[in-house]
Amino acid sequence: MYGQLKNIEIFKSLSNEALERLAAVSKRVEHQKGTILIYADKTEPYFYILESGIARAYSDGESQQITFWFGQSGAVLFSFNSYINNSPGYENIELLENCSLIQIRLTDLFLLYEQHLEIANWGRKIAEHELIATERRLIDRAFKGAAERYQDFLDQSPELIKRVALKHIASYLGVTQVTLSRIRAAHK
Amino acid sequence: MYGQLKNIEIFKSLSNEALERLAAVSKRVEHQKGTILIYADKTEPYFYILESGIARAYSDGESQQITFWFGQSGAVLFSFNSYINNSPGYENIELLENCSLIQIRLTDLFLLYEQHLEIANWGRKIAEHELIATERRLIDRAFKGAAERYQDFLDQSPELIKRVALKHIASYLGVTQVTLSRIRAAHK
DNA sequence: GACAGCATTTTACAAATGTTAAAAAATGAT
DNA sequence: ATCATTTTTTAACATTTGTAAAATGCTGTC
Repeated sequence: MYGQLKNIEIFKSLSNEALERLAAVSKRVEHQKGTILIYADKTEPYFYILESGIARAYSDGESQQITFWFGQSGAVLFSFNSYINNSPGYENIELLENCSLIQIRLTDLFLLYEQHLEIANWGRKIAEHELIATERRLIDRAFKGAAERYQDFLDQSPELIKRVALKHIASYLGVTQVTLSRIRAAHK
Repeated sequence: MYGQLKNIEIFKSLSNEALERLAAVSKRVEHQKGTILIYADKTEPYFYILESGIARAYSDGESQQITFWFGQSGAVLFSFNSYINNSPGYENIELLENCSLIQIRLTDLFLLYEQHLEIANWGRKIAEHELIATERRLIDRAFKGAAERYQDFLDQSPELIKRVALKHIASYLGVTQVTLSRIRAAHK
């Protein structure tokens, strides 16, 4: 595993020694498009890093399904509530393409956090990185209209537009699919 | 300082030894109501923990000011971008009452993260805690109407309703003050 | 290539929220 | 207490977005 982790962006800041410790508890897994990797109502025992493919996190409402996260190659992928509170959460994670993932058991990861300073700080930075991205989105919702959020999405994630169904992008942007269609129509 | 930190919730999980290391770089400061503790366009060199009083974080837009965070006693208070990326951010933090705060210089805190396993994991948990709260809010925006978000706020932060201007709560909930007034009127 | 099953767009109408301005209520200072 | 200032509510109207349903477009399979 060591040689494989080395090439993944998120591991690049780590020393060889830390990387070896992580490699020892990592396993590569492959799953098909359409797989629900994580279920909202179960405590998920694994932490994943996406090597290839794309995924989305969503919550089920009464009538709709809301996508609130997309992950591409290099993304970390875990159930927030399982990871942080060791309890079931509110997110499902679905693979939108065939995916290759690095899988680490949470109990192994937590043990490393308690043993290894460098890995503990690596884990801290993962949480901080997700935090700032999430806060950024919350603020954008307040300051930017739906059309501008769509344009930003186009600029920042051109890959995703091609590969993800628009209905998922609509809910990610916080509008209905009808509104997104209107925005796209006005755009041309 | 050691004896003072001991009584603050966020420090309670720490060993005496870790607490002493933190106490050695902590300082208590007091500031008056109305003080802007953190400015959006400056890299903020300190990290704070609120001992008493309340504060809000807000961003300035062209015509409005959007409050996106409230902190009460026990809250950690820092500029996300300064803390995480060492660069100016988008948040101002204003004290809404006279406040007593624990102040720690970021350079001191980062040094402890690199030296002390327990403190590094403590920092990780701080980020994770903020992360899950922020994600929760983003999802609530999608699934709940403004009236329900107001009711949740009443239930979860009854203190804040009494002590914070409604215009700030309106923008925190993602509506205009007019809409919040309508919700409150319908409520009775 | 025709068909079935989805995804996307369009249309018409409804509901929610925003905008502006004025009135009422609350707050603070003298 | 009174006055000035600020906050909150109310009103009227405009705009945005949502809902439901039909029309169109796309994809994969036989």
